[in-house]
Amino acid sequence: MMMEGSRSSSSNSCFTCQTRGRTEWCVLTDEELKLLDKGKVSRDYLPGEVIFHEADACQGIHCIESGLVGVRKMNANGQEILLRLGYPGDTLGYRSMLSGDDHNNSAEALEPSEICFIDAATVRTLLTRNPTLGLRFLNHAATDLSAAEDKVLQSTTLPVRARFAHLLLVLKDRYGVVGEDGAMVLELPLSRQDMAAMIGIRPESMSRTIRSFEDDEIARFTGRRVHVRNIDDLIEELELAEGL
Amino acid sequence: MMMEGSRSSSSNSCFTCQTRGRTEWCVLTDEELKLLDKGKVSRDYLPGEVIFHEADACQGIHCIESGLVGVRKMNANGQEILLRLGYPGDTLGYRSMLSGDDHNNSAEALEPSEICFIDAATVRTLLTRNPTLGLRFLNHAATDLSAAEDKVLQSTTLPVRARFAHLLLVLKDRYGVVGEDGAMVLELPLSRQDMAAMIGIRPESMSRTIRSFEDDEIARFTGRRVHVRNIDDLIEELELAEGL
DNA sequence: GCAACGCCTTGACCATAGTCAAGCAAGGCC
DNA sequence: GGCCTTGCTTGACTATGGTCAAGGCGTTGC
Repeated sequence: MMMEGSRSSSSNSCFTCQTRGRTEWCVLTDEELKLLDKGKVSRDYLPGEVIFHEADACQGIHCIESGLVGVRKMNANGQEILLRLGYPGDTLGYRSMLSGDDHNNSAEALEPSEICFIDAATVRTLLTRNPTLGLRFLNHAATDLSAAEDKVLQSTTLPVRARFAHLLLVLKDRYGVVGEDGAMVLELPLSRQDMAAMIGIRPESMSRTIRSFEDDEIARFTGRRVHVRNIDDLIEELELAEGL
Repeated sequence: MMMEGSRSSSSNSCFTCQTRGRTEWCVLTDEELKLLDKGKVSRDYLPGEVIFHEADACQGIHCIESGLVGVRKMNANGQEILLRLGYPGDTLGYRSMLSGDDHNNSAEALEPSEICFIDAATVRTLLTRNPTLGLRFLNHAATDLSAAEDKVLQSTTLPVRARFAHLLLVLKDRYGVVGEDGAMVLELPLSRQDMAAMIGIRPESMSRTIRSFEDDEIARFTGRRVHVRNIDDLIEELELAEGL
């Protein structure tokens, strides 16, 4: 319904792509890169726009050039979790593509994003041409798998406060500014609902958890800005729950 | 009942390995197979024996020839979950091996098992020699990843009864005998504790869940044998929780 | 034989987080 | 301006599942 997008694919080439160094594609030769460049289509997405839906047939993979993407998964009930955030250089949908399944999660732009689509045929050609590419994807999958298994453990063993503390600590690396005294300011790109979905709870519980952090003077939340009095409090919250 | 073990590695060759067709290794050429055969060491494990621990350095990968293996993960608190079961033909520890990390879960024989160890150097050699092997692992990783993400969703959105019903439905494929009338008998290889760990609950809750299934006449549990009155009840239990 | 251990079960209790319902604030639209 | 919608918060209530403590039962070992 919008079409702010449609900057043509010729305007940004894989050769000049800023994020390529961070992607799987960095192992390609010039010739292979030409193939990739020809096969890809770039497109702009506005916040809230969906890149692909769960159960859609997987036609290829997506590569984030700029912006922020949320990878979601929902059950039949309509309950949703936010599995992970996708940043420039990240690849989306490679899992389904590689195992030949339909998409089993959905991707949605959380910020204005520029995303390349590379069709399945091109990916397959490149994979057979350049074996190193497969190993890069293998690495990626291994990392994602490890993260997913951690998440399973966390969500079954840790209480909500600890999971939230952990989330803030993870987001710190990307969005946090830490001061000398251990204080931190976070400028988050996430709504409360999305934070809730990231730790697998409902919005009401998120609200209450935030409030309990404020009551305990661990942090102050104003809009999407978070002031953490002292990072150690978050770490302590985690370790407490882990029984240390 | 023990020390059947220590059959030497020469006695069973990769060439005659019954399970090879089901493994990643089925794509190897004869010459590569010879390499694998020379590099591997086979060993027998008794129930309870640990194949590798979490945080151990990953020296290579393991391949299950026979038996049953549980892949576990625990948090600092000592709480444990059983991530998945490993069957003949399955590969263990490939994730850590491929991303160069230490093991981030542990593997333990649940039944007497025969397991081959293939050292990292051999794996790497084979991976560079035969690119298809990498793609096979990639596929494996993609499958595991999908399963792990499902598990995250389930453990945060489904109540215990539904998770247990789901577990029984999964175990049905391997251990169940289903009759004409929809009744089913399962002969499980798992203790109550392990079933509890598979759905991320404590043993007490497992006990109570079992009892509630018996009270509702969904199933009868005697030791490790389960009689399910009608499979549809399990499916219904699941769908009910998913809001259908 | 008996003691010790591991596994499972049960009871009583409680805390955590989900549900339902209502209300508020901010932004978009006519 | 008024009217929606959407996102967030709050309250009251409930249910689910965790915790703690005790006891049963079967196996193993001395």
